[in-house]
Amino acid sequence: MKATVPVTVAGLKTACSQCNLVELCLPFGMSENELDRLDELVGARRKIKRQQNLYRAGDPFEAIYAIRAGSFKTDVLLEDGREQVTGFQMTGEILGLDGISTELHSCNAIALEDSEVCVIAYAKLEELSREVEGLQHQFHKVMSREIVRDHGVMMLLGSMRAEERLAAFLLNMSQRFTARGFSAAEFHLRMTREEIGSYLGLKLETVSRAFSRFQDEGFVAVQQKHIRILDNAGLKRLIQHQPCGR
Amino acid sequence: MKATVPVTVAGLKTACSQCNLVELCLPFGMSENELDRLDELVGARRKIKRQQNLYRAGDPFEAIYAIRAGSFKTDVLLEDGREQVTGFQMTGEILGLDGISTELHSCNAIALEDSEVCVIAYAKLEELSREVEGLQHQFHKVMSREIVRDHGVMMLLGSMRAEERLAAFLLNMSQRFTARGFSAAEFHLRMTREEIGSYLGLKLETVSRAFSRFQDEGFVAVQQKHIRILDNAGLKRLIQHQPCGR
DNA sequence: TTGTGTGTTTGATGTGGATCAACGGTAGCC
DNA sequence: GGCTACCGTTGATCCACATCAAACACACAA
Repeated sequence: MKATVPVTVAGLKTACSQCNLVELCLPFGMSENELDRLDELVGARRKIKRQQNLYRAGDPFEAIYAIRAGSFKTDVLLEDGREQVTGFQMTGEILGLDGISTELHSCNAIALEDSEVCVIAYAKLEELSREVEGLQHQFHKVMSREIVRDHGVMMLLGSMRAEERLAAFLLNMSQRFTARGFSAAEFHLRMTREEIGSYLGLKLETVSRAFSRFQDEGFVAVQQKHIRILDNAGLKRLIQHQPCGR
Repeated sequence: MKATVPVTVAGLKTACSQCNLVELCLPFGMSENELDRLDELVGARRKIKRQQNLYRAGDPFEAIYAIRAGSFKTDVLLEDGREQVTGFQMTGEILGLDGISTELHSCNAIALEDSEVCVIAYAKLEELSREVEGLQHQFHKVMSREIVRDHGVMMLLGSMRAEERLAAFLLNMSQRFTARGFSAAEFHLRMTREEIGSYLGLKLETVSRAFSRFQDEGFVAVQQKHIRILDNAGLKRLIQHQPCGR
């Protein structure tokens, strides 16, 4: 079927209740009892090597995926080859929600590094969330959060200038690394300048120049993919009070 | 509380089962029996005058809304006043999904004309969708469809040129009017050039010029807000094979 | 009717970011 | 450990769209 690494039928029956990602993932806020029921839901794990697809646009939709390790990008391709990266996903985040509407995936999900996901059969998820109120509620929140995030990206793309977009991107990454217990000030980007550019509606040269400019201004120290934020407040200031572009 | 027209406690107990918008709205694809149960869900209708808010960013989230008549825009505001229109909604479409994630609305919903919505209490919706499988499934599809739509807008904003964006916008409007039984070729836009521009990440002058250019090329006949599409295929061609901008 | 305000069109000019090009760094791979 | 893609940086130039400006169309109210 697919040239990806086969499913690992995880022997561990305690998928979620023992996972250290609970407070970032679908089970967030659920009670002990509810959590136990969740374990029946997560059937298997799947490893995805760097650059491989978790799913492709057009694939039949059967499951959503919780990222257990690693990170991904999602993108949409136009017939003429243009790529729009629609998001970067980190541990605990959910992939595949786009597939529910037509029962076909509408975008590609590609691993940015060797990664692992928990496979959540969608039919089972609907079934269980009819019984487990906390699961239903959390699942709805996850979908809604994705919609709100998308609106933020529209704001970026439609109303912000190149440097504002990159500043917003860096602050967002920093905040998500923090939530995962990593340093807010120092992190490693897994995506290329081109992928950042595609996400932000910019060319890679523009991204690179903006990084250089931030470095000159003392906002960040950049060494390839390694980022150190030196002036968080300065970046925040950049986003507002700009004379604006379009 | 709010300076909007008060809730009309609709005497009609048959909200959805008799509504002619079923196949465009939340109840789509539900069985007769399921539909009857839906009627308990839609408690009231609310009229919103042109330019008034259905809800504002920051308002507590209690309900989602199905548009019964009229149309809306949703937007996000930056502190410095910049506006990003995140969508235009027509009859049968659902508003308010952004509020589920934080229990506060994250955008503004404003009527583009005098409109009416069905108020769907969210707590009741969750309750009922635990019992009515078809409702649960449809609701998830509606949310997922919104996510897919948002990805399409990102594609527009991030990867397409001004004229491609407007062409895609017009084709999208045409298709949605068709689904509502109106002419695919001739329709009336309820939003201003500035609102279209904000949605498409363009200035109103650029939108106006693109309209003029489309008219010169014979793709459409434009008279203010009244649009007649003369060459659907031509517009479609515009979207692909473009040398591209950014 | 005329006035007033809001929305639209069109022209002239400016500029942010794209494009083209060349070089430098680094990491994956034999 | 050295070769070779790929990735990132920087400079020069270009162009699509923004900005500024002015006139025009239409809606509504007095």
